[in-house]
Amino acid sequence: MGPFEMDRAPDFPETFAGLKYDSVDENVFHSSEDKMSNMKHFLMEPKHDNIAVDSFLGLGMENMGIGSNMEEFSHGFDFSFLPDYGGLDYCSTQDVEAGLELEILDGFLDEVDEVEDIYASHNLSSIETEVKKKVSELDGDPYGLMNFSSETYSPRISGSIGLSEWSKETVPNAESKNVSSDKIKDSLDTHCFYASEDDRKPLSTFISSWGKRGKNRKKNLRNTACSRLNSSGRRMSSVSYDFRPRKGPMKKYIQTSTENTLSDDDQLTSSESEDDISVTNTSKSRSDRRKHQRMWTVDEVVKLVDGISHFGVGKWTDIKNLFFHSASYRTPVDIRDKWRNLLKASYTEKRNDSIQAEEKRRSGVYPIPKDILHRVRELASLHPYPLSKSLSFAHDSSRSLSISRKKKKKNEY
DNA sequence: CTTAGGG
DNA sequence: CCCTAAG
Repeated sequence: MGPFEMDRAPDFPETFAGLKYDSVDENVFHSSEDKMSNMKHFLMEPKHDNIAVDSFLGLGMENMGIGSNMEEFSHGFDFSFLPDYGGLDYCSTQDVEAGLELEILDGFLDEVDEVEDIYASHNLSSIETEVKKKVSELDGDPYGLMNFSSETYSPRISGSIGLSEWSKETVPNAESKNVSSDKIKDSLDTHCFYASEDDRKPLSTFISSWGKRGKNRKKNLRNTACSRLNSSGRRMSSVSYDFRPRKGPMKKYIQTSTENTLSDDDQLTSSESEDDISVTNTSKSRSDRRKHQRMWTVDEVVKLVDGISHFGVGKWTDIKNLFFHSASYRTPVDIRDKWRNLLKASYTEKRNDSIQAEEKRRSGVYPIPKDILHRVRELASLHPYPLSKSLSFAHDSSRSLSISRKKKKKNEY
């Protein structure tokens, strides 16, 4: 855990407690208690009012003397966590209380994987401003996500709601500010519950995530970076994971502290960097640059289906913005590709069951729930998709050979 | 930049 | 998931 002074981690609660928090509600900080539980309690406190949250989110930050203690504050965090997205996602999928919490939570969790986020956590001042920005962003959510609820996510709405009603719900309104305050608090609670579940994921993870959010959302598409890399040729293997555009702090950090980069790299980028490095060392021509493949969770598939049912096929940017707003790694193209695969899957499943079941058993990938596949098929018939041309023959048995070949090529991205 | 298609 | 072409 070298570079970030793990030994200092235990100091964190004291450090934080040492800050002036006069403006913060008293019962938020149970002054006694031990170490992290103190902090967790602060965030998990179910009864705390919005003042506490606002203070924490930076609205009261300037009163906390953060400026002078900033360095110590950030160093108190434990950066040794690994972006265990799968586990977290599992948790999030279990809690489908409301679509909002899911969305927000997703946002927090997704960007845990963003390496730059970790480095961002070194700069609390920027976080402070960014968090403020984030709060305002939430308040003024252009899509009214705070009020969003689809029939899939909201158990309260048992029946299917019409599109008109749905869009009405998503339209920003005057109450959105009030709602968002509560929602932020709720998401805080929810999120911190997960944080407490796994000690490897310290608060810095989420705090830094907040700081990053809303900065360069749509610009995060890798198109330009990829083409630039093509022209430039190759990259150093030591920074092989840096094929994606990074923020300033990242680059700077690599250059300055070389000795720490290695151990840090292992911790922060986990399988992603590991994969890239191993590949680069051997044959850099192979999958030189390939975004780390994230498995599509059933949750995401549901979101995709919802998005298509609401926007229609082809509006992938809209779908991305609304349903995958928090998932920075799902580009509109990714979403479209997934839909393509879903279509294929829906038809292939309809065609044959035994072969498919076997294949799934072998791949060990959880199958897409049948109801989802049904929805996919419905949408497919509803919205014509060019690919349906090549899928149409899925009904005849004459071209079964070609189909099986395609099935083999199919990857569950 | 966003989509559609093919790799 | 990547890459490219076309609008």
